[in-house]
Amino acid sequence: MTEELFKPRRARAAHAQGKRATLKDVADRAGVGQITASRALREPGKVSPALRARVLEAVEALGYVANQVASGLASGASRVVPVLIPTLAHAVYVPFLRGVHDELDRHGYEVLLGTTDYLEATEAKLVSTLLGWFPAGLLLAGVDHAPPTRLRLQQAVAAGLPVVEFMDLAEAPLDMNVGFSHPAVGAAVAAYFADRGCRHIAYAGTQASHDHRSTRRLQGFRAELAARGLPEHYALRSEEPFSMALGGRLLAELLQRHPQVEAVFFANDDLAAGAVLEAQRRGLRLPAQLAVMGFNDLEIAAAMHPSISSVAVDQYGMGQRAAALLLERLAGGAPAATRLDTGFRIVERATTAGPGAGA
Amino acid sequence: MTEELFKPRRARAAHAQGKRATLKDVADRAGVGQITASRALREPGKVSPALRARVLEAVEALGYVANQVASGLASGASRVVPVLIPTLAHAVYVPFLRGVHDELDRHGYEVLLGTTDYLEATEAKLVSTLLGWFPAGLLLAGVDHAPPTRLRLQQAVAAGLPVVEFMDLAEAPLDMNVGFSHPAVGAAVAAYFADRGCRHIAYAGTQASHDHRSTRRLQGFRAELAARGLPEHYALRSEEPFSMALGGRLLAELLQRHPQVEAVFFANDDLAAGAVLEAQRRGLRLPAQLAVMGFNDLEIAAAMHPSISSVAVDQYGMGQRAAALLLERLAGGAPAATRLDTGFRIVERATTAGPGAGA
DNA sequence: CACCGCTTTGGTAGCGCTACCATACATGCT
DNA sequence: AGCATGTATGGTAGCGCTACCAAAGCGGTG
Repeated sequence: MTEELFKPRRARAAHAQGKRATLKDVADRAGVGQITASRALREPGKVSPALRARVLEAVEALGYVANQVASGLASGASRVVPVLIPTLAHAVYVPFLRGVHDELDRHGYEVLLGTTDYLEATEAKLVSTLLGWFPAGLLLAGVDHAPPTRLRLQQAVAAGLPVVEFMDLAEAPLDMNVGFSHPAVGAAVAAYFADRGCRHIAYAGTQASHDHRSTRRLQGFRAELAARGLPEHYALRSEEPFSMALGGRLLAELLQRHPQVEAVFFANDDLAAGAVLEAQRRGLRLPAQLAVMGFNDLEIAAAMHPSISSVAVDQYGMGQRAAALLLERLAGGAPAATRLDTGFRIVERATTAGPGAGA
Repeated sequence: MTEELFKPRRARAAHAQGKRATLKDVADRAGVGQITASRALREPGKVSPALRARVLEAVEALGYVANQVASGLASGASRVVPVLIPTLAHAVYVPFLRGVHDELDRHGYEVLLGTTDYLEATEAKLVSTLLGWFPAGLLLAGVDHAPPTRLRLQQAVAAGLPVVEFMDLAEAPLDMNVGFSHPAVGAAVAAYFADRGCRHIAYAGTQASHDHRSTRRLQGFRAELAARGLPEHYALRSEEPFSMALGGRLLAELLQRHPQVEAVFFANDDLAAGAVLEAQRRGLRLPAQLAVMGFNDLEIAAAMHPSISSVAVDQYGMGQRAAALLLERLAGGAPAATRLDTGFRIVERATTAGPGAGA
């Protein structure tokens, strides 16, 4: 009659885990308690060498792989870190992701990838779902979040979840923050052009209503021009997503509206590259008649002919630092800094070379 | 004395989940059984509209978010799909990842990112760990796996885990397979050059011992040359990872060893771009004196001056299809095909334009 | 009006692991 | 020797959810 008690009550979801060895199997084979087997794997120092060896032998023999899900449920913590970036369609976020991944991987954490498409609603949904994974931490692109999302994140932070916002600097970060100042970039580029004698300096970008960082660059840009008494109304922003072709169209429209424009700061290198091609079609001499600056310093900026000046940002390093900050917090210590400015650098190339916008 | 029984026995890991509402809270508030609440969320059709509404109201009011970990443990299945690619350092794998992510995201699955760095040992470790997450499926770059890894994967497949190998075609895939034939690419490029009158046709690549796909392209390349009675020994493969600079060095070495070389097929566009710059430094006319073909058709191939011919592969589509195949299987139906050839296309540009390797 | 089969709802056990506590034993001290 | 102290090991409960089964409700049928 005890037979009844021993027969498995249900067939598992017949998944990959079908017949996998459990920790109990390992413990039985090694002739130790289950908890000792668990310790031998997680805290080797607390188990005598003899037992530890037996456990490891059993693990090897049975091909045991820890069930992360059960572990996560029991401990209320996992080794998964979701990373939310706007999109994979743009090369910019990839080095960042790589930096994060390299650093987390080295420490045994997994990266769960999420893309928001610059939409707050998508971000909100992702944050909800991903919090359901008991993540070890959370990495979020940008510092702008819908109020309900922000509230939920604040609660999570208060409960001890390490969160790093990156790509931008916030006045009041949710928790930790690694990035650079977009207004400062805009101001620096405006100053760069102005210092070279340009007077009619324009900004061209995309996804006006969603890309808050581009908006902030434009703000810094305008403020600097205004401070110098230069016209600051040459700005054109499309709602379309970026592409090289769009860069050409933006330049065409800009020149039609404001033929006097001498220099343009594009929201990214793809746009700038498209604009350079359009300028060449129109027979404009670069930078003599038109100076062009991109943003992000992608490979294409250096590869184009003429090569395109751009603003370089250390995306990979930013990713590494963001992950490192998170790891420090997880390791228990308060991190050295909770707000890191990774800066930027104007890379001067052919499309802006020389004083006076060329010539 | 029953007091004892009710006091919580331990403080949870004080993590993000600290005070989060559980399914039981939702059920209590809605005045239904816990299981009914669960069903209302997962199988709405099986619950009466009235109760469903009450449950949803409670979810809303409490800000309930399902605990994915507990759900995964109880059901033996999760909505996570690990994707293993060689590296994020190369732009090639990103569109693939994007295709996968877009498709899976649309269906409510999460992507867990892993990179192998072309190392079988790393792949083995990742496969082990990731299997511990009760993944819904598995996406693996390449069809070459270390024997123990292969064995473990076969067991998982036998147990019902859907696995898709991509980027390459296998004689005997583990399960499903989406990719294109690398030998066919090599042969097609060899034929392309030969048809244009080249006789001394070389191959240049990197990471000789790790990049099996590059090796197979070389094999197809050589076979085609041999079949045409052309010399097939002009091959140079470095162990270094690819970079533009390395492309230049490879070309220099190749020309030193075999000055008669007229055409080179590079293992990727970055190498080709570096080689083009080196050729320009040497004053070689492209393609008259040297024809160059890249691989992957990255943006840089079109942006360079002269523009570089390349072999285009629909990485994004490959990712989408790989994910779609996996989803079909998960949906229960046997997928239409388990082996999909996504093909390739030679994109002719300035570095190979015209007959006779230029004229 | 009793009976059947269907749908809707709930109880319960357990997924595999880890936190907490208890126990056994070795060590060093008075 | 007798006791406190520390170290190594094990038992047990429970993490939050879902699979299985049982029971209740309900309308239709002969």
